Amino acid sequence: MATEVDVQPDTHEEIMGATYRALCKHGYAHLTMQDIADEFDKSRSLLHYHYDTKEELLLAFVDNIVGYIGDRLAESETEEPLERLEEYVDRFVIEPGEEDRETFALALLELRVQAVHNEAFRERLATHYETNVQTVADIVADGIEAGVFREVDPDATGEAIYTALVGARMYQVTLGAERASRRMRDRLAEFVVDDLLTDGREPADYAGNGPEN
Amino acid sequence: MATEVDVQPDTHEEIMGATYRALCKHGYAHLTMQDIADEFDKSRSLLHYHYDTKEELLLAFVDNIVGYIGDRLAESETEEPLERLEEYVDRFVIEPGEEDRETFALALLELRVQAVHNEAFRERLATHYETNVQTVADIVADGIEAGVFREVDPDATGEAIYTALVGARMYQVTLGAERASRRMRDRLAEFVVDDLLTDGREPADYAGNGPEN
Amino acid sequence: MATEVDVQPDTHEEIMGATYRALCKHGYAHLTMQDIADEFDKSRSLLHYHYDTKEELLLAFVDNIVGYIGDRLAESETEEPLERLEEYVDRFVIEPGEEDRETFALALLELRVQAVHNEAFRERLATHYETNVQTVADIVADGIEAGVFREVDPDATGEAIYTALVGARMYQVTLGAERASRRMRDRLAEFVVDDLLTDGREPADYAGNGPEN
Amino acid sequence: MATEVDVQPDTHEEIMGATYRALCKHGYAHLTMQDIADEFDKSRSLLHYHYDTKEELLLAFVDNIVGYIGDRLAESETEEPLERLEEYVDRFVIEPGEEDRETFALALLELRVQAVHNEAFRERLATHYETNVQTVADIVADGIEAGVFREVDPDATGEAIYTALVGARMYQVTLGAERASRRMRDRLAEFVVDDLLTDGREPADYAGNGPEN
DNA sequence: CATGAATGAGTTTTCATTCAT
DNA sequence: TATGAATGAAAACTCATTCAT
Repeated sequence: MATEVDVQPDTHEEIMGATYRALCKHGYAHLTMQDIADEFDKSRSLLHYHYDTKEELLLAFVDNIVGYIGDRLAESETEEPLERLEEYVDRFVIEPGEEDRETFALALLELRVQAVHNEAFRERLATHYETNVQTVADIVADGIEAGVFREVDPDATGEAIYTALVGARMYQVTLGAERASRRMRDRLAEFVVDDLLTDGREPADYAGNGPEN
Repeated sequence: MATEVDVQPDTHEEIMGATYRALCKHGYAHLTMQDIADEFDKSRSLLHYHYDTKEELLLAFVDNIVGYIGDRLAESETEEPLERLEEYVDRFVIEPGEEDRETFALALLELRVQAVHNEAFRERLATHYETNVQTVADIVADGIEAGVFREVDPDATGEAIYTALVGARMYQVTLGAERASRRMRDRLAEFVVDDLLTDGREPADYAGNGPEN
Repeated sequence: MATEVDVQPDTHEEIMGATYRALCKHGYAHLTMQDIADEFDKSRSLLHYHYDTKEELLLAFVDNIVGYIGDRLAESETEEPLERLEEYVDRFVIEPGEEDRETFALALLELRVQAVHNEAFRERLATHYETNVQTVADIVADGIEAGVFREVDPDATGEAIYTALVGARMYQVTLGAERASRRMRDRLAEFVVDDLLTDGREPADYAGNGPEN
Repeated sequence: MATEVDVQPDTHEEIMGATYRALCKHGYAHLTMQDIADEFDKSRSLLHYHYDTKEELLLAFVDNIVGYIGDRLAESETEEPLERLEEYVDRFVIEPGEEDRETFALALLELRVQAVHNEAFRERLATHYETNVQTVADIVADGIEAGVFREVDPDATGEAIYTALVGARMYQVTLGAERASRRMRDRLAEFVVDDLLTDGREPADYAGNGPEN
């Protein structure tokens, strides 16, 4: 009966947090309502009071996590295309010791794989993917318009940058390929960013920290 | 009692095939022994006769799938670094309609995500990852040595090429991003291969079909 | 704490109405407090405020429904035994389209079956049964005394008439035996009423509508 | 997966027996799979091995009980219409102390009430009802043809006899109306059988015992 | 009075695994 | 090998009831 919108913000957030922790701890395949309840300070029944089924709860969780990232995507400290591109790419880097960010990336990855078998998940995550691609594409398009970047296909380039980053990060979080995300950042700088620059302008030195895409 | 080595080759292969089909159909998270038995022409009990536990069966399956790909990785029709690189990259492209290859890529992806929570999976898939990275790195190194490619870090470049391809393919198979793998191939040609070439030598026109990495 | 006598008449009636609708819609076996609350314009908690337990609420409902019928049983427009008997029998007939009356008969039937497993229900419904049997028995006794009916056992005859009617009605409401109650009315006229009449007096033509026994 | 036909006769019968005992003990409304398992010498899981759902098990039970009665309906020791009618009616009588037969009648009654809310039950029980009505109607028709009974509507008369008996028996088993079924037998003899007989032939003295309808 | 939140016991169902044959 | 039967633990989900407000 109760749907996510009826849930009190606090309780809703608490459940989302518990779900997040349980998902990271047990993995999607072995995640049970009990696991979530164990991370929650209320009873298991209450989860069913707020969400009729496990599926519904997890769907709310996908909405939550996708929304969380989306909110941070737009944030930027500069208008400069090159800087914005570097900032975007940099946010994907997960350094050793940043376990929370690695965990977050993993949760998202687990959901993405489930999306294959879950239409509702797929719909939401496809939007998330498109938003990311578009974000990079917009930066590239802006750069071209500003004469900073050479003329490339902004959409195709944006997609390549985004999926390459996700691919590297996947190896880092699933197989423990240490610093793979940072190495991809460097490779993008070497092969893509450098190539995009029409003149000899030097890429800035940077170190960022932002949303986990 | 019985361990995988005791399994008759034929039965073993049949079970591996059934596991593959069941995994693709139901997804790792919802995969049951019954699902596997349903794709097998024998009973569920027989699965337990051959493999003591579900975990053991799935582990044998990871070995099987990783071995299958490994066997094909070495195959190549040429010695030429540029051609070998193009051939490698090209093997990742999954065109619309190649459902079997998409399905295979998905199965591998599901296992990769499980690897986070399963040490034995992780070990085997990490080797698979390293083999792939090394394969590309070797091609790049050969190219540098042959003077065809400019001097780059072969390992870092190999890893970037491989993970970028996997990242693009992931979006194609999970979220239905049509032709994402082909677009990544083209972006790699545009940004990486082109950049690697020291002279104005033209990349060959190619269309390959190979192992699913 | 709160017992049925504390309940405000209006609220009590509203709850009884909601219980009735919920019972008819879901059946006793699947009836939940939530089902009743759904037919009520107030919350589920309020039901527990008025009735400590579900059992108590349903017991009040049995009282309510039995009392409702009892109130109507005495009503009659005539003193004439034959007419009163015909009127009584006629009130059991449920014609096609009289869904409300069919529904009511079903609710009563559901409660009667539960009575086997519930002493309190049984007590109340047994009284209801006895009242009905007595009502017919009185009519028959009056008829005998008035010389309109031949000498039969009033109690046994009253019980037979009543239970036969209920039996026929049961098939109509449970298995959809259309017009079974009317056919029973006609059979009672043919075999019983006609037989009771000492002389050749014709049974009146009638069509009634009254309480659901 | 498994359907009733696959179940080994013995196990099937054991489960049906356990279901019967549990149903009588707890009533349909409160019947749980655990209750059935408690009457079964095997585990609760086994019930689900044989019947996917509780609903399916109960449906098999309806089939079983209806089939059981049906098998006995045809049995008769005579060809004589009057005797067959008396025998049929007599089989409905449940004497004090015949608790098994009372229990059986109750089980059937419980299922009949559930039929309202369960299409599959309704279908099977409607057939059972029609078979019974037809059985009596055939006896009456035979009697008319043989000149033993006067000309009445065999179907309507058959239905009235059957539903009257069931109605009386319902009061006996639900409200403890002792000997109500026997009294109905006597009333049917007095009002119906006697009336049917064209000449002064005396109804035989009888006392039967047969299937519970 | 009235409600939404919360709970715990219980209910159906699932599923890996074992066992007798 | 091969299977159907059987089991126990755990899973999702239900629901009457209680409680704070």
